[in-house]
Amino acid sequence: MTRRPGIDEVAALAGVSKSTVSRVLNGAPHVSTRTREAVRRAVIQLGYAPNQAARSLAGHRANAIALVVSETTGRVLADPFVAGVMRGVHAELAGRRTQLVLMMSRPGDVGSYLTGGHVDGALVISMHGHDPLLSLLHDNGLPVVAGGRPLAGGPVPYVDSDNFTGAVDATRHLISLGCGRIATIAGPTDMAVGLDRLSGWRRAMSGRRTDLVAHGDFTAQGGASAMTSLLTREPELDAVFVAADIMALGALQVLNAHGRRVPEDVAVVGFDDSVPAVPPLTTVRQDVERFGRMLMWRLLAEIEGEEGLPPSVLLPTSLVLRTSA
Amino acid sequence: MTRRPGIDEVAALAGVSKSTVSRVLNGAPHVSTRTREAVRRAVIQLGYAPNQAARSLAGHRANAIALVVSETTGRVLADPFVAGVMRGVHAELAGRRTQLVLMMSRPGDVGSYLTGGHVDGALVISMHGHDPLLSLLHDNGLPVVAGGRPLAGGPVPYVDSDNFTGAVDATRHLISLGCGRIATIAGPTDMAVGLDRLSGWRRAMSGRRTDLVAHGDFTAQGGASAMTSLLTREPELDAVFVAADIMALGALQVLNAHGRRVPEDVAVVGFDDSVPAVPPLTTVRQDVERFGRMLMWRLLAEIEGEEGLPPSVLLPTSLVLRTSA
DNA sequence: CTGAAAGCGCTAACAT
DNA sequence: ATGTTAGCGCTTTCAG
Repeated sequence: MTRRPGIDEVAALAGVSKSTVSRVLNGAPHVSTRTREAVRRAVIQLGYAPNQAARSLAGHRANAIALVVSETTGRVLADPFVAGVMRGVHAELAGRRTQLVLMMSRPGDVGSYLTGGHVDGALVISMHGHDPLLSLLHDNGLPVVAGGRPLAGGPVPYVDSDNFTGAVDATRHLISLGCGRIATIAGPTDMAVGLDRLSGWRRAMSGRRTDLVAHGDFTAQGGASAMTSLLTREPELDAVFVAADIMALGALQVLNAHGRRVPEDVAVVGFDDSVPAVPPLTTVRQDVERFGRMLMWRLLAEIEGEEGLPPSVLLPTSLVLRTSA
Repeated sequence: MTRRPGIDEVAALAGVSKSTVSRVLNGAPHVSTRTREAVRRAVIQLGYAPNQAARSLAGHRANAIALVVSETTGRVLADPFVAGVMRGVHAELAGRRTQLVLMMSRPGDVGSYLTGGHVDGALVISMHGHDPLLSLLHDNGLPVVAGGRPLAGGPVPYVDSDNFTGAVDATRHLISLGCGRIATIAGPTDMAVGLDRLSGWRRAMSGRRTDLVAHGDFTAQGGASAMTSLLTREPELDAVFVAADIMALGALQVLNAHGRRVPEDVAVVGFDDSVPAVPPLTTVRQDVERFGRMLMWRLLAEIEGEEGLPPSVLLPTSLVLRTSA
């Protein structure tokens, strides 16, 4: 492999100074079309690719954006969500000379790196509880957007699915089916996504019996335990709104083991549209890829200092009717 | 936010030159304990964090490693695999000042970036077919390790699960159960993981009927189609080895729809241990996190120029007995 | 519209 | 064991 060409070689070949090459590369104005073309040709001919480290150093920009996924989240929250968001985030970045740096944070350790000027902004995905990372970053002036409403509130803009409305729709569907004893397997109480879906269920259930609530941790295992507990408390229940498909899988196993047929004996609605199941799940779909694109779009706008941006964005969900309810 | 301190400030505070600070930071030898301590204190007091761009530029090291996931793979291959591998990769990197840069490659576009000196090495996950990326990187002298055996062969070291043996074990289990008509839903023929699991099935089936093969694309949908085709060709089949749990989910749906009970009428064994199902799947487990750690370990060894490294590593799998077979 | 020159913050010889 | 001196390859004033 031959040494890679530097900007000087390009300049020489194009017969201009390296300043001009730099201008062309960065799309600066005030460059004649002739020179621009000459430089472009030279770049191609030499297969020149600028050195990012040098660019960052000289340009005071990192040309990198961090995607922070809390370590627990990586394990707990349905992986399809994170994977889909990543795809969207990436798609939105396409064409830019910006790297996506992935970080899995144990609480506390990534803060100094991020505020240390190594990235131009950060996307922080679905934090638990009152993680101080968001405010830390924000207070240090780093552009940040949260994926999922931060429980603690605060000034950080966020993108989220409309979990509340999705849950309302799901529950109303159960009601419209004529179900009388509708339970819910909710998510953890330290995540907004868990609380919002529970609130939606409560809203739709107003005027009805709302004590049939069990919490799971967004794992199949958790869904199974919750279902068992629900069945013990109310053997006659005839419907369950499960706040995540992955938990619904566990619930389905338990219902099956207890001889309940789905949907004949118990109707089940999930959330996420992330897993195939037997029977196929009626569920609330969220477009995770779009979620990711929106997230990145919002962050780029933030970084570029656009004015009048909405503090947050709520993405619509839709009910997908299948067999389970 | 106040301007972040540079190495000069640290040097001044510690009463030494910046070279010495650099030495301490990089763990170079020939530094007295006294100075080392003084520098450490100064670093902490100032909250100093070195500028990566400058380090890379001066040190001719990128301090970054790329994790390349082909775009199709991101969508098609069971996400739990990629997510788990990422966790492992990350865990192995913990403590190093090295960033993980995530890239989703459309065939062809990441090559120049990677060979352009922006990363010190690359991990390339589960390529389809004869993707030229691996050899491109390798030929350019970039340390590379493949996650999953590259179909095309070649000199690039790789880490993989022992898919062949896993499939043999799974199939032998089916045979030991007394099943007589054992089919398989294999993976795509353009991925080693698909071929290896199929070979394992064939090996275990030697002397038996081996025409009951249908291919799926590692999606539930694909598994469902394959199962349908199998059932049409041989309504009497009494066992299926499915080369991926996610496809098994689809197969289960179809078996269910056709009135076949699992495991009473048809025994099913999956691969990956990645999804909860009804009934719970007997499956071949691979430790994906370990896979990721091994991958990164191997790449770091490669980068550091260690001698006598094995060209490839095969990680063991284990059969997990549950209800489906 | 273009060129010259001065760094960006660090590492790595080379001295001492 | 530590300090001095050059750059690393760009971007960016500032001239022209």
